[in-house]
Amino acid sequence: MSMYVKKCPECGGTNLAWNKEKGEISCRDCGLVVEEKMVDFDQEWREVDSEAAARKRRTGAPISYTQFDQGLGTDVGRKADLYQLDEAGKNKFFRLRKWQNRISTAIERNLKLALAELKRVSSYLKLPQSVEEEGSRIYTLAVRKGLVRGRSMESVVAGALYAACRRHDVPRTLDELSEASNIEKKEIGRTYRFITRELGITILPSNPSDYIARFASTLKLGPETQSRAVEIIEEAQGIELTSGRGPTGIAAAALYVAALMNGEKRTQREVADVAGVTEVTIRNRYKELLDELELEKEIKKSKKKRKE
DNA sequence: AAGACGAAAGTGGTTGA
DNA sequence: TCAACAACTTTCGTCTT
Repeated sequence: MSMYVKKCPECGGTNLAWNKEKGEISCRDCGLVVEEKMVDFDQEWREVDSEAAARKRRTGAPISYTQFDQGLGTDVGRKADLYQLDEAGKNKFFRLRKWQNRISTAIERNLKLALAELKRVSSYLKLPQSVEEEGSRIYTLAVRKGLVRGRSMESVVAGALYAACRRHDVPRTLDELSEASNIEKKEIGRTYRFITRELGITILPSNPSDYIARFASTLKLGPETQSRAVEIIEEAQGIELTSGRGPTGIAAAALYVAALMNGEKRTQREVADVAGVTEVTIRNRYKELLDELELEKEIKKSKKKRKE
């Protein structure tokens, strides 16, 4: 595709692997996901920063962003109206045409604005081109079907992007979308469900493994831990430990266990923050994993190993 | 002192009558 | 349409390292 990286920014190696399914480029030398690595640098401070901000926000007055008003501003509309008035006036034909023009230009204008917003959010999240295009497509369909009425343009954009991510197996959490678009998580979920239902887009529940590379990379966990985590998830799926559970929680727990076993321990809180779940959820999944899979021995083994 | 653990109560979404 | 239900969160006290 159009975007691809030649050198790994981490180790400078050129041994890069392009995983089409996941839309990721990973480096075979250092094991890190190159594209995601770049995301991390951006996101790391942003997430910390915005999480702190989000916490403040919960107790204080919401910070208002001018963007909202900009999106709904009407000053652009006048020009078009004036132009139309000059030439109209004479007969009904022109009136009709004017009316029609207005609608189509309204849609066009909305699209232009919305797609710009979509692009902004998408680049903030460093999403692959293919996902951005899919998002645009979904949004365009939604506008044509008049699904934006009664909803803010931004929330539909966020919903469309969220759906696009899921379809391409490059899932982002609702929290991440929420942070990038300044739309409430609830709202995004709502519009996401609404537009996918209305447009008849079917989306399979996302696979926990799809989150591993990204989470692991922002936690700076090595490739062995990553693949161990994926193995754990697969084992868990084999005995139906995963159905009905939130995929991010499972991914987080698997990663937590894998890190323990590889002597790269991270606290539950660290993992929880990255995955956008609580420690409690990690504990619950973690406990289930320990109960059903035979992981205790391995953990103890690696503990012993560490002491030496 | 920080992390891990688990109980209890609350939230929002899904499901089935 | 509403009530029961499961998953997850929040909060908080206690145990462990």
